[in-house]
Amino acid sequence: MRESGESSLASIDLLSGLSPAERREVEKACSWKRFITRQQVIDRNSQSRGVYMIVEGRVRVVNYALSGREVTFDELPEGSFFGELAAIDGRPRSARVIALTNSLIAALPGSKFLEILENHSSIALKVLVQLASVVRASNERIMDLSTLGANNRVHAELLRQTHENMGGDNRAVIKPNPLHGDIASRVSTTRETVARVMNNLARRAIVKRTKEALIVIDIEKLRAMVQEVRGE
Amino acid sequence: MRESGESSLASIDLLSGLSPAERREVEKACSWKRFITRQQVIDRNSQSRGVYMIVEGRVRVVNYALSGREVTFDELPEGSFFGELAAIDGRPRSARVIALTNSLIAALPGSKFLEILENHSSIALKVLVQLASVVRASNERIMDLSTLGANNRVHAELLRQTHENMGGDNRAVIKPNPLHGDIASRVSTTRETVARVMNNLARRAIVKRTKEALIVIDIEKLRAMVQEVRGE
DNA sequence: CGCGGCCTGTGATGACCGTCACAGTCGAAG
DNA sequence: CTTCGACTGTGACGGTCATCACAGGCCGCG
Repeated sequence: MRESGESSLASIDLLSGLSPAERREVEKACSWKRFITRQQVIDRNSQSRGVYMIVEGRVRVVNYALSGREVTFDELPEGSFFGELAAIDGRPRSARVIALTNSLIAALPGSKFLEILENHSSIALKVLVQLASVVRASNERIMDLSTLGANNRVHAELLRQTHENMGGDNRAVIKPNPLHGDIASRVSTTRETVARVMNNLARRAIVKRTKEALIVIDIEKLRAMVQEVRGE
Repeated sequence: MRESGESSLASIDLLSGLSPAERREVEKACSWKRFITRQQVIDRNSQSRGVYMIVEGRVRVVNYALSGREVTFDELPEGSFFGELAAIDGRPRSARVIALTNSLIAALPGSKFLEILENHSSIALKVLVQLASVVRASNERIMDLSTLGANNRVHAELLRQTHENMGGDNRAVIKPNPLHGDIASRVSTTRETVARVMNNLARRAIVKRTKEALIVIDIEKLRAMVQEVRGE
């Protein structure tokens, strides 16, 4: 745990190209805020333009339909940034962002952010790379939603989580145990469907559930289940 | 129709910040290619890195599941560019691009593109704005797929096309008559469903079909049909 | 003119899965 | 140790829509 009250952007990858002096200048330009779990950082449709950097903590990017249905877009770890869309194009916030844990977040005014982009092409490139990766992820998600059924989307999501926690062999440990509701919101289905799929996988000995973690025993078989429908 | 064989990038908005000399340099760096209708410009997963600029014509960005199901991501008009993702992050092409009409396209090598970004922050900003707009569109599409039924997605798509062809009043003309299959591929449903929805709208006097165009008579009613489910 | 290709229209059928309703488990907090 | 809240498990039910199968309409071309 980092010293509370510290206000260093040293851990923000986006700014790693800056000299210490420049970084200190940015640190001063930021307003620093603490958020508690579940607290909202950005509201969808609001008009602010700041770019936020996560010094401590973790956030989730979501959207809600009036039906109440929640759609999770992404989760961002310590060291990352968000809120760049509004800063870049000046349009309203495209999603809601809430803190998943108690967090310390630095807010850089949009104008300052643009100024930095203008003067540091290496940082502009980092933002470009980040946006490119968001676009690629979105495209994959659109393909999943368009071509896979709900159960296969759960499989696909499990595979993704698997990739992040891989050991080279045919198994992976996902820790801590993911909440069914969270998975559901990431792949646009219901908690119940996720529960049924997980049970099915457990019965077929493709995953194993312990109290602390979810273990994917047979990644290959899981992959096969997705591909047989998705193709390619 | 532009003079065939002309090789000017004057109409490419992306490059409008360049001096005439600089633009001429870029023109020389490009390889110029003509494509006929339906011809493929980029193949998904290929390793090229070039950025393409549409001097004449129109292209469609698509992806196919092995099931044969086609998913349309976007259509790009004359003067726009595409292929920037691979140039920026060096990963394989994320989608297939095919010419919708006979087209003249300039291909700028990825390295040259990056060099331009580095030296012209105004152009880098344009690319950022473009990517931001793609991200916003993708988010909207993901929300549609997650919260709307197939028929409502057709309604929503009609509304979008409506916005592009608006007269200030409560009607809009979409010309030429859109193909049902194309709409289906843009909102991830089937040709048959689109046909049923269109008939329904016609019967309810919300749209009118003529031989040359589709006329949306009552935009407000259409909007209401989408919102009653989507909320907000 | 008639043929073939492309597009649209429409019914029948059934799978998938969202929704509702509850029961069961586990852990934390009083 | 009980109570409460958050999470998971599971059955029943029904709506939505993808799929299949075909019937037309329209147009350009031989």
